[in-house]
Amino acid sequence: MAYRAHAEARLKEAGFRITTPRRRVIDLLAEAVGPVSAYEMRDQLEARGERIDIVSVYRIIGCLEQTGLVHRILSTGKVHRCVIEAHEPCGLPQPDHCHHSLICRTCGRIEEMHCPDIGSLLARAAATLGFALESHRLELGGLCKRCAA
Amino acid sequence: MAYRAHAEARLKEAGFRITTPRRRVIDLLAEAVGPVSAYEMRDQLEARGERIDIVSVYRIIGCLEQTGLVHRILSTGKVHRCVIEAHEPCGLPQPDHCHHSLICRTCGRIEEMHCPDIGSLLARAAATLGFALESHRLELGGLCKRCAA
DNA sequence: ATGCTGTTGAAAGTCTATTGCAATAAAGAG
DNA sequence: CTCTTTATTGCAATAGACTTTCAACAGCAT
Ligand SMILES: [Mn+2]
Ligand SMILES: [Mn+2]
Ligand SMILES: [Zn+2]
Ligand SMILES: [Zn+2]
Repeated sequence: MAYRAHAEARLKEAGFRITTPRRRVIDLLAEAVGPVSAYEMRDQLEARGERIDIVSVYRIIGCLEQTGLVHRILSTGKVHRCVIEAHEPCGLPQPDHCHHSLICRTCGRIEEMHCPDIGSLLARAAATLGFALESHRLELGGLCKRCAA
Repeated sequence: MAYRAHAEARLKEAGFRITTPRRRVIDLLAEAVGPVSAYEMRDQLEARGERIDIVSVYRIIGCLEQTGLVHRILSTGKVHRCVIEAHEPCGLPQPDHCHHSLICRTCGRIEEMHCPDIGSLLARAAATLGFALESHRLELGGLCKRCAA
């Protein structure tokens, strides 16, 4: 697993220990197709026979988020449910993180959109109100390629 | 109150009754400087001596949201807390609702940004992935005018 | 191998939001 | 204006997501 090595290196740098539960969560996120909630992570791990407590999942999520290895997005629907997703750097100028999620209203699938232009456009728009932009979170609703057909 | 008249008219159109609790919530939102959470609404109303149950607040929020009179945004911080805000139409082409919130990381104040260009830009960006955009939610973090000085 | 200290798991506790149901009151009819 | 219908409210109980506390455990540096 290339991602696991990468993640472990960054965790070490940040002073975190490499533990079995952390490795399990990391592996799970690396294999996952889309964002996963804390409880989904626990259930999927337990289904594999890898015991983990929900509390630990939350703490590990926090640690991975601190380290910049994952970030959270809001899941489908208006319900306030937190999901997680493996992070791949976006290459924007300064905003520390960029979160561009396309959420299909039919199939519920979530895909990340790569769109560097938006960062600077938003920064300019915010600047006209005297607001110094540092981060942005963007969630788009609509129909995905498959469901639109 | 101009806003109350407007709100009552739209509620009637939608087949809702005009009740005392609804009037109270509407007035509160009209006077509020920024977004307010359900519990904040209840507490502020009770502080005025206007008794209301938290369940009713939630239901009224839902009804106002249906009618298009208010919309919800994610409050300060990563904590999943739901706040509400009076809605002013954004004039974008099609996306049913546009939510552009600037959240100051220091003072916590939230202001809405009016930025029609972003709607079409996002629609084009999403289209390159075959995604048909219908709605967007945008939350910007940084420093507001006063805190940046 | 040993010890220090970060980390885990289990239980209990918060906080937000929802559901069921009886009592209440808004709106239309007469 | 009074009656009748039915949406709406309030209360209590419940659900769901996440946190706190603390004892037991396990990395990892020496
Ligand atoms: Mn990202
Ligand atoms: Mn809006
Ligand atoms: Zn789809
Ligand atoms: Zn500020």
